[in-house]
Amino acid sequence: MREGSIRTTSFDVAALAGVSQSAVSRAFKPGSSIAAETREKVLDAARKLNYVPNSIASSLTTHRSNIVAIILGDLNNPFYTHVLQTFGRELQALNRHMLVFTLTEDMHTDDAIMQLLPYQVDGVILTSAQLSTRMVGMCHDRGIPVVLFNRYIPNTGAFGVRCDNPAGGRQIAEAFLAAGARTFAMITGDPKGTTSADRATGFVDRLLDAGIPRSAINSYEGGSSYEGGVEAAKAMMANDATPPDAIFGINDIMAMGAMDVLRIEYGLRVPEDVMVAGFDDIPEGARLPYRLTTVRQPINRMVRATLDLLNLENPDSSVDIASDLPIGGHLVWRNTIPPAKSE
Amino acid sequence: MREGSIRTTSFDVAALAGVSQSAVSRAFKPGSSIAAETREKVLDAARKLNYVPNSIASSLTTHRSNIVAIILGDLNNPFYTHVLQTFGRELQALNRHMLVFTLTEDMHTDDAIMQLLPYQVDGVILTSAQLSTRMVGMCHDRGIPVVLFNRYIPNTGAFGVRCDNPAGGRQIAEAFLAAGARTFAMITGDPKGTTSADRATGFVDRLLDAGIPRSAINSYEGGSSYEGGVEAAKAMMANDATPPDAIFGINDIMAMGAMDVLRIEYGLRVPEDVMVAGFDDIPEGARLPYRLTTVRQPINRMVRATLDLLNLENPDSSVDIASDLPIGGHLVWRNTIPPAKSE
DNA sequence: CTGAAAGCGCTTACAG
DNA sequence: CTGAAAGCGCTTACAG
Repeated sequence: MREGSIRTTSFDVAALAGVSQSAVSRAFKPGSSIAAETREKVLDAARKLNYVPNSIASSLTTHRSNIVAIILGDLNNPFYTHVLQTFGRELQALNRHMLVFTLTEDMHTDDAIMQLLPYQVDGVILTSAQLSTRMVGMCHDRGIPVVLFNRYIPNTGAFGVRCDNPAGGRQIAEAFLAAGARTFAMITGDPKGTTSADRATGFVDRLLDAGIPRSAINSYEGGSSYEGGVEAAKAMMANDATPPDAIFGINDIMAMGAMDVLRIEYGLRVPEDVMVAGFDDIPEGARLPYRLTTVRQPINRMVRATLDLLNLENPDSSVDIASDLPIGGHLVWRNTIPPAKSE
Repeated sequence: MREGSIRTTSFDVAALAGVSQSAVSRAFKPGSSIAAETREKVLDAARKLNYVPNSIASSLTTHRSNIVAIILGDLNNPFYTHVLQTFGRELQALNRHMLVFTLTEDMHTDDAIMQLLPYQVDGVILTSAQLSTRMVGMCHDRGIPVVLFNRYIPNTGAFGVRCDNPAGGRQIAEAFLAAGARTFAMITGDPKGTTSADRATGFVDRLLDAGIPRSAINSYEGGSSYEGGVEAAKAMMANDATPPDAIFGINDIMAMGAMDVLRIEYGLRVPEDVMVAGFDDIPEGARLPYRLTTVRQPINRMVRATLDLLNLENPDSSVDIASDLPIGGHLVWRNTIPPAKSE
């Protein structure tokens, strides 16, 4: 049985401090016109009463909640755990808070948006695909900016922050070619998203440019998870007993899954028997058993670009469109591609 | 430049539907006394206007936000990613939302609580330690239940949901003993929390009971992370060139870090040269390279117990204290401890 | 700089 | 079942 807690309001504080309720409100708002002395009196009284302003009430008048919604599609990929952590830190610094939605089988992006609309959030960050134009409209009508993270959806009118995925794919292709690879496999991620497709396109285009025949490039779906990477590698080996020279995991976690099966179940050595590369540069891929060569996604810059586009501080001003441009990633050389062959 | 979005309120819907504003409010509240026909009219009008009730406004009157705060101490341990995912799913089912705080260097639990107090959350879930009694008081005064997850703090008056950690530690000790181990190392986690200490205590007690001398049990701090596990294993090897018979990682992620160094840098085989066990049963520990023997934390049951103690549905009723009892975990046999020796 | 008062968008007794 | 009205706890012109 919880006792009926008596709520302390700004009126109680005003009474104790001997000022008006307006003064209490002003005391808690930085930059408002109030005498330093009055503010002190109020703050003292508030301290004595353990008073904390009710942001629900203030949101109602200001139409700002200081809450940003973040919709997470896939926590099975540690990349997004790092993303969440980074957003948490940066939002913290801006004095904003995160309302987090983790998508499940029966809840899609649109449902999540419908659920967050009532909360009058100041913005929404989307790390999952499949957003409908209608939902972008719902947000837009309410003045809620939405920005996609690590993806974009053409013609939705929502910003899409991402790194230069095609360029990254090309860099991996070049590294493989330089190391002498001539046959290839790709393990692809979410077929509905732009990210996997863009990386694959860059990769394949560069290979074709180098004169590699299309028939020397196979592709397997890995569903963006470790387990998917495992299954894709098995499918690949079932398909053809001799592995390709090089495997491009469209993200690190799938590359890691593939490496594990290839080494443990098929006794293959990386990179001696088969080269591997990933994409993202998650810390997990840098660990001892993997030392994965990959393309680093500039998470910090991507997060900051996202926040810029959300334009939290000054919602009525226009936004710097340049933040919507792809950000360059760069190749991180580790041990899963041998150094270039000088022939 | 975002256009000044015109807010649609219940009054607009009422006007269109030709009913009172109260009727609109009732139409959206399940179980309220309203004619089915009236509700339909309202819902139709709402649909036409893309109206969604403003929960900020309703929270102000009802004093319920339907938001639960969850404070995450350590996303470097994947266990907590899984915990977050589980809470997300269960809270979803209860139509509640999560305000997530990720703790950083310069933000501690108490700061996070101070930040969430203004939001009138319906409850707070804490997966980090170091909560002050004063903060529990602040929450209590406001009628906000707080429950600790995977830890407890004696005498704070906050519930602490956890699995039976001492029993888990004992089970690991028994498995090691049965497999013939006679010298031991522990890699411990957060020294300020109860969880690591409880597991260690159960482990050591069981060993001592079996006549193992205290001098045969060494302990290394691993800071609850993969990297910490790596460092602890290195420290162990530096300390004594011959490894112990068995290593107990107080959690899986540290055990995984230790396994990786031991095998890759020291060429040791697991379990032939050194046995290893963890605690938590994170999916990552079940992967091919590890196949880690561990104690499963019953996350689903722990999450449900937490939600029970939060008592979201009926905040004025009393809570089932039994949910505060430790929940049994069980040993998951995999490949890092050989089967019992029959001598 | 300060206070009285209207208003933010709902919910919920109250009366009918 | 329905509507008019007070109230939730703030913010912010407005007047002084």
